[in-house]
Amino acid sequence: MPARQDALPYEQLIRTVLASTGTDLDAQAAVFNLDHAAMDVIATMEALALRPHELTHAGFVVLMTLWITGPRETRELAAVLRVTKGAIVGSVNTLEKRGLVRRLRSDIDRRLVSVELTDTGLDLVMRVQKDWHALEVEVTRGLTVEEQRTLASLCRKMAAGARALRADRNGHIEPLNPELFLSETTKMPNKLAPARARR
Amino acid sequence: MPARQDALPYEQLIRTVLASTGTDLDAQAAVFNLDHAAMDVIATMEALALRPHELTHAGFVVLMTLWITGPRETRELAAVLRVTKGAIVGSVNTLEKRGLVRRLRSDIDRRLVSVELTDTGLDLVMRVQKDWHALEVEVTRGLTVEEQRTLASLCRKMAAGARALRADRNGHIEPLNPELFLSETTKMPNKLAPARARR
DNA sequence: TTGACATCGTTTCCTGCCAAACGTTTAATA
DNA sequence: TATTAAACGTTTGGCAGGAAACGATGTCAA
Repeated sequence: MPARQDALPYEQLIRTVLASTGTDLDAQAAVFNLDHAAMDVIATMEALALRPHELTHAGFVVLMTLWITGPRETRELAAVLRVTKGAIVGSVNTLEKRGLVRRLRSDIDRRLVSVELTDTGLDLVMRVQKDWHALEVEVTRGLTVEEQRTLASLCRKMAAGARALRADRNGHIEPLNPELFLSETTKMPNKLAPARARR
Repeated sequence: MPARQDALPYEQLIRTVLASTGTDLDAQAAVFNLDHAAMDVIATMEALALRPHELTHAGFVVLMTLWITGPRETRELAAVLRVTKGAIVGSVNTLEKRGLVRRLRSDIDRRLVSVELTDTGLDLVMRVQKDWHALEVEVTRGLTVEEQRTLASLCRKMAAGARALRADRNGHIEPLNPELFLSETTKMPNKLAPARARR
């Protein structure tokens, strides 16, 4: 597999400069290209698939998550999408004004707000996903199926490396495991993380 | 190479839902994981390596570009970093207030503003790059060198796919090829894109 | 039962980014 | 030479995200 032959001039220049600083060029190239490729791909797909529907990427991923997993609470959306609760509130506000999602205050625990798709929202997200997926296919056209699977697998390893790094440096467990919620079919407020004796 | 065995529960749920909609799950997984991995990696590295230096990722990439390529004009920075000129102005303003970069109005073409590192900026970016690179090594620790090279190569293919898609849909050439500038050692204002007969 | 504490969603402030519009400067045309 | 078009950097307005603080609600131990 060719490694450096396909590097663009900018990247080659980086390699030249950093080579004299004791840099691990393979690690550097992995992170650099991962970042740049994601920027390029997402920005392009957002412009071509989402803008015609007057949706931002932030709004789209919220709608997609609600479609895939069903109604979710604010904290769950924040954990799954890896942003803060405040960001979710902003996105949900925008989507709610357009009538795409609906807020539901829990009767069991009145602190909780559940967000769910409206019929309009479900209709929209299914149509937008078709456009989005058409671009997913086009943008990966240069890769064989085997390469696509390899890329996905290596990206998962990188993400796992980042998670391990956070856990290591922060010295504590992730505040909320985003994967935890998604196996739950029904809500169990305040039972997901039973309180323990403190102090 | 395992492809789907390492997918996390959230992704597996996506696959289940989308399988009934005629989705190319390999293309979907490639884009999905590329996006999520980049978010995870960059956010983690930014928090651990940049925040201690009171730098944002946006500011850091500007400093890095100026270090690697030498002084650059606003339009060049925008093209290389794939953001708008306005975004560059904002980042440069912030960096200028801290005395890390300096603006230079061209005498040849007074529309042009060149941005260059100050001594303080050069000193900072070299120190920050060490911290940044240490995390690049750590975050890629889970991959063999061969896997790192494969990942970089596949990411380049994805980025190329995105560029081809933009060129295809927009029906026109990229307004400014970011790679063009980097082989230029000296500035040639207004000679890069000679005007043509109009109307 | 009550008081201390935890957690929820929300709000506010700040920063970064994009898109559009603007004034200035340069280049091309008549 | 005068006019017109194009390209430059900047400004403005709006959206999205992070961090911190808030009130409301739930939990636990004394």
